[in-house]
Amino acid sequence: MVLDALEALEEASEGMGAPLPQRPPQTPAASSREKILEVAEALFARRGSAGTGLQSVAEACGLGKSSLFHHFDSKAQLYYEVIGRVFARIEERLTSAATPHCGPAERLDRWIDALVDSLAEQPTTAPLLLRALFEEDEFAAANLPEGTAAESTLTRIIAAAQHLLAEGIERGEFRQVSIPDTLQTLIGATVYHFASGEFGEVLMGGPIFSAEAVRRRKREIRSFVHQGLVASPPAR
Amino acid sequence: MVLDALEALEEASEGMGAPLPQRPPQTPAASSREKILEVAEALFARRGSAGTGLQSVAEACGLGKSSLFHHFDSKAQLYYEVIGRVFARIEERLTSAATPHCGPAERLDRWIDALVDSLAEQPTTAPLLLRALFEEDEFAAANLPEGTAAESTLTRIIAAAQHLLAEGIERGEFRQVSIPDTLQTLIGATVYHFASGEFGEVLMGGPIFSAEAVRRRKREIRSFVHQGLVASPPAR
DNA sequence: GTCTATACTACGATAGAC
DNA sequence: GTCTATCGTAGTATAGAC
Repeated sequence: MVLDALEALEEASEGMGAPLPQRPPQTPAASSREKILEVAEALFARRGSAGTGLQSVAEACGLGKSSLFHHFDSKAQLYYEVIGRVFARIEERLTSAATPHCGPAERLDRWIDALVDSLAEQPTTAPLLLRALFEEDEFAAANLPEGTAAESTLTRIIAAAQHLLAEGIERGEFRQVSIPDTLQTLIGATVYHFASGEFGEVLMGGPIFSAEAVRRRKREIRSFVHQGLVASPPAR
Repeated sequence: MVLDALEALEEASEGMGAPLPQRPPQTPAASSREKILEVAEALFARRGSAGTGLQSVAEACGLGKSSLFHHFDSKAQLYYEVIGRVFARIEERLTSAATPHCGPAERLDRWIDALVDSLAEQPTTAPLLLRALFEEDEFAAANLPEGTAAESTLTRIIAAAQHLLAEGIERGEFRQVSIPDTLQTLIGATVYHFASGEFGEVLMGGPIFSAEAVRRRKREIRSFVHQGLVASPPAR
């Protein structure tokens, strides 16, 4: 609904109409199983799990509904396999961009860059992550091995970020902020932004996933982390 | 799913078990119509619109499914009426807390406080707002008068915030940030946080909606806006 | 590995009695 | 204003032919 809501706001949005250069998720889908996962990821990201029927998944794959059950036991398993892939992709980016030899402030910059890159890489990532974070479990995650796998990946990601913040505070490079509050703020600044979809594009007055928009987002978050918004910080 | 994911992280969370002092949304529901709206708001916030069946709404009201259609033409209309109420509540808080005589920096502080208050007032507000922002329209909003009403309320809220940021930059009280990026960051820091539900509570190590947690959240966002995270800002 | 056919449940919505 | 009954569709899932 928010589409139209904000279109009233943007009058000077020349760059808006430009089509997003959104390539398919690298490979052209080898096996049927891969194809299903890709299609389901796209649909789950858009409509959510409850809003996506397996029929629509099957149709988008050029398959019959029943064929899905040859590759996945249930909708819940398919869902958690999709989520698990997403979390793994994020973790891979974050760990491969880690720079243990640097100080906390620089490591945080790298962490934000890597997180933004992982969210910007595919437009499905942020919506799926956001949904997984704030939605109630429609299925009980612990009952499926795919669910617990995704959970533990997320746990590692969060724990590493908390550790980074704690170290920065301890060393005096960061202010003495509340670690969980700060983490929530960083998640909001990154995940929400790239999940905001059409609302975000209208608000931004242009594409969210273009290379330029991603660069600007990194820059803005970084400056916000380093200096806040207000120009003259009061005496600390 | 995220419940269990993070329970592995929090060992020192003594305040966690405390039951939230969550009062019902002030009045004890006069008419049936009001009751339906309240119940639907709670369920839509938890499971989303697609994930909530009208049967569950009716059951929670002590009504039969068909009775809902005496008060609302369709599920879509009920949904947008719920959303419209939520948006109106937020706008009311924001406008009644506006202080036109103050400068942009102080007005922004008040705006953040009012937004946080409106999100903390009822735990349903932030999830519903977040869903409305980032989810695709399951129904076309423009086709229903309730949809367009909600849209225009949101448009006014966003436009006012953009104007506030623009004025702050113009007067030199804010740095020369990207207005839409900053707005997205502020939305993420507020709306996402209070929508993060059980994940947020586990991450925070305690309740999100307690008076103390809300105070801390305001303080943290304010300090982030004023000073960022990093202790010694580099020369500007 | 994909298909047709089918089972069963839930969905949104309508009609009409009370 | 609420109910029962019903419609038509779509939901997840299974069985078995090809």
